[in-house]
Amino acid sequence: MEIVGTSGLVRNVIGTISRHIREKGLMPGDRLPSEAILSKDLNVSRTVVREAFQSLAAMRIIELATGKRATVAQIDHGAMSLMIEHGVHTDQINIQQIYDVRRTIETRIVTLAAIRRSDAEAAEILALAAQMQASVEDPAALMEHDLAFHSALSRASRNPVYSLLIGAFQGITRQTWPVGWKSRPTQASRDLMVATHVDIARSVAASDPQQAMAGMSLHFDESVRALLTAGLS
Amino acid sequence: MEIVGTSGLVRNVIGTISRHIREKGLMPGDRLPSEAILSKDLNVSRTVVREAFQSLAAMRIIELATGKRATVAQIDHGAMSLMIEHGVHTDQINIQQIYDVRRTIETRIVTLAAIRRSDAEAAEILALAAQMQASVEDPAALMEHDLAFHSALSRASRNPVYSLLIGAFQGITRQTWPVGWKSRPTQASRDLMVATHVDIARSVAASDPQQAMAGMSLHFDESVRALLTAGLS
DNA sequence: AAGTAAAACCTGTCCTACAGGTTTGGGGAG
DNA sequence: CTCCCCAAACCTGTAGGACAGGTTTTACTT
Repeated sequence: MEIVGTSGLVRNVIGTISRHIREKGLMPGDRLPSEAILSKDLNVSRTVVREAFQSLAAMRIIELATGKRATVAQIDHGAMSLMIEHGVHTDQINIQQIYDVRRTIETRIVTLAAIRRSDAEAAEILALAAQMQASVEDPAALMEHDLAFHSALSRASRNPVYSLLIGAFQGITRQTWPVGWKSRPTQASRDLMVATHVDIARSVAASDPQQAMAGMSLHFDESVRALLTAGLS
Repeated sequence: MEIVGTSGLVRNVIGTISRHIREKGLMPGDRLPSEAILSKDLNVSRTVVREAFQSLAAMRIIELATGKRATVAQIDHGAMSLMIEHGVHTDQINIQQIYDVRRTIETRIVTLAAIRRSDAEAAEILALAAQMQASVEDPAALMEHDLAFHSALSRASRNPVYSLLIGAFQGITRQTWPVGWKSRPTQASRDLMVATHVDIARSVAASDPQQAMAGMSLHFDESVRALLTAGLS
């Protein structure tokens, strides 16, 4: 397994622990050896083991809690979100690029969701679109429902990698969403944005992948235009 | 710089340092305060600062080196690669799901690459396809050229997020590639696989996005079929 | 056999120490 | 006055000890 970014001993220990998880076939929730035991087995100080543990916890590969032993973690987009935000804040990634990626994967997501969604998921997606309509006057609430809408779609796609990626973009989206909203100043443009979401929800509920994808394309056409209008490079 | 609370110290310090980078507008290469200074300013021990630094380094948000101060890092797929591998090894993600995502983004990448590639990039991509042809008898070399080929395409797309994602899948691809190769036992099937790459390279070099995308679709149709044949769920 | 209290174990945080590696500033040579 | 080199100051990597809580296991009591 490839090792990331720390130096010397800590790097090695991170690798050893990762390998340990893989070779022992540990599953999420399973407990890892204690810091003291690892420190003894690997002939390094507890300091080094702790720094390795913290690194793995930062990547959400393990989970730490006081008094308890470290456990194998479930995948989580938290770390990815931070990484993307860092890329944007340091001008290595711009918002247009994020939107191109989102458009690409979300048109696929909505196609899969229309095919695979359960009835419960269809209901949830419809409900979230309705909530967006209801909160068109409250940008903060609208944004949260918007994010939840796209997140629910990704779950309905039944591919956790899509959920992971959508989650990873959520952090930076939350920071730029208001910009897009401000560039939709008229009631008509705002209603259109919400209506587009309702259309997508209906298409997914109707199990019509074609139309769902078309709706999502429209949504992104409109969003990207809004961002360009706002001058967001 | 503010003083942090009394619980979850490391988490808080990670947040504070991230915020510091953002608010000061630090760019890759810029130096962060020393551990001693941070420890003093935030009223925590150096231990805590170090664990926070290691966490940020694991996510490739900062870079550490002995004797030198920590610096802001360039985005890098190392951490993402580890996270994806972890998801696969713990049965939270399967290979088919990875391939669906790769297909989705790589068909977009190849379209952009055909439009945006520089002449140098076109030459590099053609060269890598040629190298694949030349090493059709040497699986290890072939795999590396294959990975480099897709990586070069992502760079030619001029969207660093695509490069990041392709890089993130590289680790797990490296581990499963041999499975796909074994399920192409005949000379004809192997030649076809390599020929597909050459076709894609030519289409990109010819600035023909349509055909490049078609070629990439074909490539993934064939790859997914190969994996299914091998029984990889 | 079940419940409970103590013991053993474990993590979070702080501190000190020291071996190297790096940056800086000052002094000397030209 | 400028440039180079070296020593001092600074910085990180690793080890080890200490102790306050939180958690799990053990063993005893009922």
